[in-house]
Amino acid sequence: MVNGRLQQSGSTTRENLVAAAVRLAAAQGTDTTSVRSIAREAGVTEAMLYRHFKNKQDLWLDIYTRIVDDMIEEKKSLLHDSAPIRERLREWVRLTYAYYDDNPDAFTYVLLLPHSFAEALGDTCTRQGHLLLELIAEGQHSGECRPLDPQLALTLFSGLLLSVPRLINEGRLEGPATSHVDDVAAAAWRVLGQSGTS
Amino acid sequence: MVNGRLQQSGSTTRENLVAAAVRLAAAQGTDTTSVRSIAREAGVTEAMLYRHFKNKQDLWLDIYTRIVDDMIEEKKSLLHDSAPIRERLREWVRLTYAYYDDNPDAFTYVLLLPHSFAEALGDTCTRQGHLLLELIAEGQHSGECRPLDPQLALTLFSGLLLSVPRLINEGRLEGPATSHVDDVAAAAWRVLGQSGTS
Amino acid sequence: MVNGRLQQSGSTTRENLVAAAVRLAAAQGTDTTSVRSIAREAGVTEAMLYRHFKNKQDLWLDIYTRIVDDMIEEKKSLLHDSAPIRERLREWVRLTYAYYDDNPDAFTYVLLLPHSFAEALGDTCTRQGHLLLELIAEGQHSGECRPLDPQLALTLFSGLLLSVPRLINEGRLEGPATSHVDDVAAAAWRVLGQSGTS
Amino acid sequence: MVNGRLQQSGSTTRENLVAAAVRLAAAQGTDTTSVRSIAREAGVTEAMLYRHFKNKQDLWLDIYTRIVDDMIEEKKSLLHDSAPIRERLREWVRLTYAYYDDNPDAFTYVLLLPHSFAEALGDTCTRQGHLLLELIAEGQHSGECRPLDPQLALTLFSGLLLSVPRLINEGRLEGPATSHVDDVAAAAWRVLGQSGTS
DNA sequence: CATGAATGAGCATTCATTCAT
DNA sequence: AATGAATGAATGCTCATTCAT
Repeated sequence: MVNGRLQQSGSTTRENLVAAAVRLAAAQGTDTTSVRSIAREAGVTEAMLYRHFKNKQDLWLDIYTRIVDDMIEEKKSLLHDSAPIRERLREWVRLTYAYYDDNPDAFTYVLLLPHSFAEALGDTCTRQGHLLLELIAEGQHSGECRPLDPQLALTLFSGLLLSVPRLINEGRLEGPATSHVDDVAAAAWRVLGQSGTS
Repeated sequence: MVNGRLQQSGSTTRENLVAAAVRLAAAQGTDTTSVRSIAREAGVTEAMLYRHFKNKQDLWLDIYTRIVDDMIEEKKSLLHDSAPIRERLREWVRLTYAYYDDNPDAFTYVLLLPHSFAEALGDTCTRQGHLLLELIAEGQHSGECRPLDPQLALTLFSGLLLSVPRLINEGRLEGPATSHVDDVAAAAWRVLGQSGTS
Repeated sequence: MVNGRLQQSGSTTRENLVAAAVRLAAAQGTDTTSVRSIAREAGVTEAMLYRHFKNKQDLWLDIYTRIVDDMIEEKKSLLHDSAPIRERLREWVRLTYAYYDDNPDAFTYVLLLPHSFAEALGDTCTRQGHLLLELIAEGQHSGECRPLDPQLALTLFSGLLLSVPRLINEGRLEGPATSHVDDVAAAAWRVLGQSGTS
Repeated sequence: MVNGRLQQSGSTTRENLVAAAVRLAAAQGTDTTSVRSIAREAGVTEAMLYRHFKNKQDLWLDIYTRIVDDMIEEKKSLLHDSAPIRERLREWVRLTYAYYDDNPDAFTYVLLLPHSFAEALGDTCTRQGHLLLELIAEGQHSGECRPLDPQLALTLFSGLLLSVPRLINEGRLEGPATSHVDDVAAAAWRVLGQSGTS
């Protein structure tokens, strides 16, 4: 089951707050989203927000972490897998886009928006990158991937990967994102794969 | 000479304000940057900002437009050129990264950050994309480029192109950006170019 | 009991704000009275004013409406009464001046000062006039009043009626206003009443 | 010729400023009229206003005084005149309404609006009242007028007199004001005149 | 667990006024 | 005589956060 952790249980106050915050953050960014508006959107008092979260930043951090956990969950298994890298990268694209299609707001909040609280996040914001980096490194060791600077390879892959959701958000490309998996996976492989392996 | 329009002459109050605003916007986004802080950074009174700009949004719009004008200037000539598309795309990458290396703040402000005043921008924010779209279309007509959906091709190219400055900003890749021109241009060509044309 | 609604019970924050606002408005007008000064006069924070009123104009409108309600309350009964018009007009004068003597600030704010938010008031600002107009019309129908243009009759009566509080405010006539009821009522009747009815 | 002093000469800068200020003051009051808007309306710079007037208040005072001078001019002759008081009061009404019809803004500014700078005006603001007071006193001595408290008589007369322009300004009575001279003069005489003298 | 009142600092913007040129 | 740049204080209003109940 996809995105289990986020679509949790009943509508506890906390869940309502998280859902409201993600919705608003995706729409207008975290900085422009006031505590007041989150509480109102969640249908609770502002004071309740402070019972569940230490402060505004704590709310954003908590949400961020939970979404990243959720996103990474299914991708972990791609790391030590017998399938060829090429297929595993394709699967990475597919899982990513599936998540976007299911939770566009959460995806946007975590992966497409800048975070003013970046340094407070620690390595949470690089966890997905790390995983991907290992995957690419594995491909380079096995000779399946072109021997690029790993950081650069990661960057290029991410650039390709995120460009589709970004454009869908801007209304300039039609969704669902999963309908573009093949194109993006192919492009990514041309960039990362050994030349000749079409 | 590059970026003439932005690095203007004397330090008039207006120039100071623009410089300060770009610096702060690149560092923390426009929404979190207060009029107060811009004025302080520019060494002038808040009221002076309002002599030169109608209001805060007008300031951001004005700056945005000027930077886009400046960025596009040199790229226009790439459109109707006899050189092969592949080389012209490479030149696009080079010019883009050169601009970034010269004006990282302006570049970041315009191309890497989301804009809450997007709709007020009108087509200003798509001008560069339009140019690039035409370039790619030209390549597809001539058979040099792979026949992808043009919007998708544009998206992928932009994704690759911007991922490098993004990572440099995050401190995860070493600059200058121009040192990555070859790698990015090559990757882009593998994605956009006809297969077989290494 | 007179003016019950305005001289309410305990000194809640809202009551303090209303009282302070009326005091200041009567003294210097609404436009020159800042939100800051109202809050200070009421002994609360500015932000509290915004918990109780949507904005500055809403404060003035709310107060205005409440005062008009309060003023009109006792005058309604004068409309369908068996007493001769002449006595009822006299009673109108008496009630008006009694209100002024009890709440000079509220009276001044509502009846003697111009309101920059007049159009937002709608018909609230003509309610008292309407009542009076009906009273005069009744007198004209019964033949007790001289057949003047009703609007003009209303105007003249109001002019006479308000001139006394106006002058007391300017310190050029001694109060209490009620001590002038007889004179003003007599004058008004000479203007409105059938000639011959001394 | 009426209102000679105000409709002066050519359009010197000073005249433009005065005209602009009166127009704006009549429309929105002095407090809400900014120096900036006066200058703009007059087509000059703000600094020019400060060359011609010491400060904002000085501007208002100067204008006020000039208008009052202008208004009083023709009324002076009514004081020591052989005509019966009743006719002279009627003429006072006529002159007043003629002034209003010619210079509604100036009239409104001086006679219908409250002035935050009242105490700085000194006796300027009572000059017209003084004149009128003498006229009434004359009528009382000659036995033509009813022996009311002179201040009260003045007040009632002013109340009647100003109520018409006030209502015209509010759009609730049709102008020109001079068309109401007879009605108002008659009403005033009923209030002030000896009973029996219809 | 939940509310609504309360706070103080900050926001974008405009004010009356001055000064160098 | 006239301009346009400059200022510092004030404006109406919103913020994140706390606290008594």
